[in-house]
Amino acid sequence: MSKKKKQDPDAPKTGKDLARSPRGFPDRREGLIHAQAEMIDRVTSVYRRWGFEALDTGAFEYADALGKFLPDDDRPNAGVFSLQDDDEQWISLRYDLTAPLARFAAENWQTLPKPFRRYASGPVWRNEKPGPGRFREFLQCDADTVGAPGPHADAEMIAMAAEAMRAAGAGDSEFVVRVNTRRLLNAVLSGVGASDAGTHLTILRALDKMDRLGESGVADLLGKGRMDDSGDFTKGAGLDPEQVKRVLAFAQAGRETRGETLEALGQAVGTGEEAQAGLDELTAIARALEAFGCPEGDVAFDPSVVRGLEYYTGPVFEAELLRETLDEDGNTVRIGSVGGGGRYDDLVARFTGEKVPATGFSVGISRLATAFAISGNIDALNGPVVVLNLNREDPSDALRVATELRNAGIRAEAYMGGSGMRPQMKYADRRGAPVAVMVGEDEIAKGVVTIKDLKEGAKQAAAIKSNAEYREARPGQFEAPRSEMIARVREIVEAAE
RNA sequence: GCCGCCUUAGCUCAGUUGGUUAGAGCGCUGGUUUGUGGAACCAGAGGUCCUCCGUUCAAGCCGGAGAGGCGGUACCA
Repeated sequence: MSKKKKQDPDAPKTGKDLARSPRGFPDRREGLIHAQAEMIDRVTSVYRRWGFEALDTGAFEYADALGKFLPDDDRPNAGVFSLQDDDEQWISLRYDLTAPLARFAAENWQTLPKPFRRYASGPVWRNEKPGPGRFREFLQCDADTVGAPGPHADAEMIAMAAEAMRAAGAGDSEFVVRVNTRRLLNAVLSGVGASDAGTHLTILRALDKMDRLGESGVADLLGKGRMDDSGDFTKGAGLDPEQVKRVLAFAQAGRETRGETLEALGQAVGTGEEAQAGLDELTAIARALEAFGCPEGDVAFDPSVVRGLEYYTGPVFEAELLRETLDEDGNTVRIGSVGGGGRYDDLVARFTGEKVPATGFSVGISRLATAFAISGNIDALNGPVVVLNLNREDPSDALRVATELRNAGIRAEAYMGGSGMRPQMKYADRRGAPVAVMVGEDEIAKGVVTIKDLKEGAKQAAAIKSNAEYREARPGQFEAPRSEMIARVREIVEAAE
């Protein structure tokens, strides 16, 4: 057979293609996949227990259904991934699960039970610069209630968010759900006499950075502006020192307990109509959280929480992982917010014209899983039992043994490579196999199998000093009659789990 | 998007004033032993020195442009 190269005019002219994935689209392997699936499972079971029903929508939506991005200019892919369908209409990959829900609710409003309560999980896509724990394709797990106007519906989301965080694996004082309301933020904005929308945005964005930049950084952003470490300058809101002080006093009104924070906020925010509405809203949420039995430590009122700027209309909340995460070099990695939500009363109205109050919460599964992976909280999984193939002319014995194990419900494979015994043991080791099973001529003649407990073997090997001795010792290894193989292997596999 | 730093083997890095065939350690693959995972011994594979253009008799090294990576910042519906 002669190797004939196909002439492909589109192929690169020289050598190999680069084996690489686009940034922000990481490969996910066994450990992470399993951890994420488990996390989704736990979070959705919380949502189900609170009475939410499942809904899946497709990856693509019409671009205009997703909101303000109408990709009619030169950059149709700013923020979202968009492409033109056969019929020339622009479609976009969903960037969250809320906008598709709003579309679905509007489309099916007549027939839905109202309020409509659904959960959803799946990948979403954002065309942004990735960072640690930040991807261009990532998993979210949401719950929303559409058609519920009262603050107790928001409180339900908040309490459920805390429960979801716990279910996902965050323990006591390893996370906090921070809660605020847009009404108080609006009250502060009008309190300092900021009138134009641009200044509003700048002030809100500055507040949002409270936890990261601290008081002085935020003060700079509220005033003249701030110079960052790289020498880049961010223009400030241009407030005078007195106004800056007022805004900061509000932003720092957070206290130990929700009750104390409410009091401090009452002082900081003044007596306007909007301020009172905001305080009433938080007070109602506090009362409902009480009724839900939500632990004081899980949920805090924090006036510096802002969240995204467009569609939230009332309470906003954010789940933050407090546990310190260190990367392999020992540097602190800032994962930040791992979930968020709020009230969005105008989102469905975009389709129906009718105002439909809605509130929801989203857990960032990818981010949470990244945080857990970085801090070493994802356990290595056990691999399959590996049956070594010791007879290269005829692998039948190995195949038969593997089949026997599988039929007994044990995850097992026969070695399929072409290498000798040593590489086969290395393979079993690398697969994380709890057990290697050997059936060679000797064993067949004696009617036995040799079983090696790889975890036990590794343990014993640690005490062995010389290579020769190691080879002699065959740690963790024993013979068993063929008839007892399944029982003995199962014993070890179960102990390893 | 803006600012800064970086780019030689899978990884961590050497590479002299520009001068034969670009190296090491670790890792990987295998063999020694068609029967043993590590830290023994032996061997092997693996490089468009990020790319292109320029300077030069000669470029991993010098100049320019671009790409990619990392960090910060902005944005995050």
